[in-house]
Amino acid sequence: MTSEKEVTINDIAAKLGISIATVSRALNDDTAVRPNTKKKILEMAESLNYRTNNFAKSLRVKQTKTIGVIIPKINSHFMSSVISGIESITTIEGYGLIISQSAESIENEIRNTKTMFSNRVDGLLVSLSYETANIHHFEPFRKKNTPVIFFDRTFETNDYLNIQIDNRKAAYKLTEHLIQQNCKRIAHITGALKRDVYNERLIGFKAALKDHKLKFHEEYLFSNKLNMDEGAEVARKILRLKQMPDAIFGANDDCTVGCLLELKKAGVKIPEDIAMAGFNNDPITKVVEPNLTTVNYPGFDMGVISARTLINSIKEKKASFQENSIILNTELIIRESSRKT
Amino acid sequence: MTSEKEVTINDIAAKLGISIATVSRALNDDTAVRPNTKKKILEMAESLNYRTNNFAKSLRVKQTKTIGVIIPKINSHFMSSVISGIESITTIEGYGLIISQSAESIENEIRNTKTMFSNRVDGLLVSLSYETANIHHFEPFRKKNTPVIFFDRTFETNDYLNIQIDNRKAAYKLTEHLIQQNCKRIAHITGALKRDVYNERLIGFKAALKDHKLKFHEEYLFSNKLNMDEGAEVARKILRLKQMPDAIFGANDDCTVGCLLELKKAGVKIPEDIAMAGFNNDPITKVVEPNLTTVNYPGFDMGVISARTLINSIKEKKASFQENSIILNTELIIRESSRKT
DNA sequence: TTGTAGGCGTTATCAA
DNA sequence: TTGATAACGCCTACAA
Repeated sequence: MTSEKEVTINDIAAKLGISIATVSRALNDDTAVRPNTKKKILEMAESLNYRTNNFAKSLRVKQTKTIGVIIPKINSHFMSSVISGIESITTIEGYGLIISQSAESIENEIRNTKTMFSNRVDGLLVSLSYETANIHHFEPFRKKNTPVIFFDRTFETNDYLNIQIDNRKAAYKLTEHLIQQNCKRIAHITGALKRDVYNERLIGFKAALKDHKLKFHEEYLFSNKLNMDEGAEVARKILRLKQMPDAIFGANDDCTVGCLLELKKAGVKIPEDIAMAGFNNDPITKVVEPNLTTVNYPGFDMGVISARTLINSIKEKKASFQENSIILNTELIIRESSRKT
Repeated sequence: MTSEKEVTINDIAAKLGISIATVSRALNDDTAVRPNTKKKILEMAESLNYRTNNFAKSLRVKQTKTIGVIIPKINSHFMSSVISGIESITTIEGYGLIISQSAESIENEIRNTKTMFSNRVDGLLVSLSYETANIHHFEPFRKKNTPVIFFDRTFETNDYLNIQIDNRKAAYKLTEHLIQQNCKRIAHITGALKRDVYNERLIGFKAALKDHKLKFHEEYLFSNKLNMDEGAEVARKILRLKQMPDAIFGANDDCTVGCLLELKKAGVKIPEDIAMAGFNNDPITKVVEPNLTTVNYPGFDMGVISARTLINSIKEKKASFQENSIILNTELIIRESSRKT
């Protein structure tokens, strides 16, 4: 079986006995074409089932109408919400989306970056991997004046735009809430400190302790991949401590829930013995018992804003932004896991 | 700031004083070019920071090296696992991915289909929306000999390949398990029956009842969007029944968990009063108390297999498949929510 | 083993 | 308002 012959503007022009130039203009809604002619052309295109060839077009206009997205992994609630938000905008604006996962590895991230570069995406949306320690691999984009935006997992830089939440403030408020519940020995589970998100949360956490004259205990700080299993592992470590903390603030919900379940299994009462709080407001927080106190992180909105900002930048043909970073609002959500009073 | 001049094979050819044909061949690893020449060309390309222009290439070879994916919504655990699986293969094989969401609407699905068509994807991976009642909108692909594969939410057809699980069997086994727990009045929560997945589960459910001489009660069948809120709604309906069921089998985990939590809130004991079971094996099933009995649905594997099969078909340049459908294995996972004995 | 040249489908410049 | 034509960057007969 052979495929159907592809219909081009040449076919339309031939059938109508006019030039391809006019056809092209009509198809692009150029004003300089008589309404009557345009109508005929559009009808013919329709009846011939014509589809514009984006490659020929891209070749000419040097725009690909696609946006690249590089993220650590797609299958977390937060990340898939972001993607969903991004997609909701790109679809409307007529942009395609090329998505790739770094799986938290710098090599993958670099490889993905190269692929995006060869594919000549019009812009790039990136959430950095755990391992990423510098951002040299985005230089080619900057040199070509292609806008790059970091979201969530950002990087301290003046060359690209960062879209994030105020992690420090959110962590501060959350910690303060725990302190107000009379907790004195608060543990923290964190992720890769190379990443601002986690580092800032740690800073906010420490600041709240200090401001309330509480000591930061090194043995109450745990660092891991922030998944459920490692959360359970932290629980086992905590159970072995001579003195257990009376509160735990985990840098994401998955890990915190994993920890919570394991503690419960060992007979620890939440929140009476240990108050707990996570971060993200994943659906899981409303399923676990007790429901988990957390910070609402607006993933979908972040996707929407990232995509919209990037597309604006593409349209204005400049890779630089007025702002250096955009901060989204978060909200502390207090649930039973931390309510002692 | 203006962007750097783009380097092409012409530049390489000029610098080396050879023809672009040779350069092109070297870049494509053609055997008919002297090793020495090839080496020089590759080095020059490297030092010039050359990137092949995929649009010029696509224009010539009529392959885009991109795969389209149309799904209802990305932000469910199952779907993001599938995407993750797809991406893991496409990246290796050098294909880009264009993802779009139908949001369960047929208009969106059709619009997305058209976009994919204009973008001339080399192949299409589709999970149908709730509303989709026919698949005429994929005809253009078939006519152009572009392979289309339906996964999960499939459609009874001979024209395209279906990749799915044996929903009927899985539902049958699950129902049988509930019956073995001595449940006599089993309710079922289902989704859009236009979709094979849900219809087949219902059929399997009914078959198990019949084979065990249990009656199917119309008032024990609930149909909704299968999210948590609607699950809670079902719970409220059930609480109002003169005689409550003694087991509930929900067609997905989200909805079943929503229902379970609401029943618990009303004082219903799970599994003593009502045994419960879901479908998918989302992480949430291991968080809810009691842990939810479910069917393991291998989303990542399904993504991997779908992508691999599609790419093979693309490589063989034929849109037809030997097989009409591929069935993946599932596994019944029994947890406390249904263990009465 | 290498080179010449035509063409893929568009857009854009210039002229009519 | 329309038309002729030259790119855009690449691949691939065909010729050398």
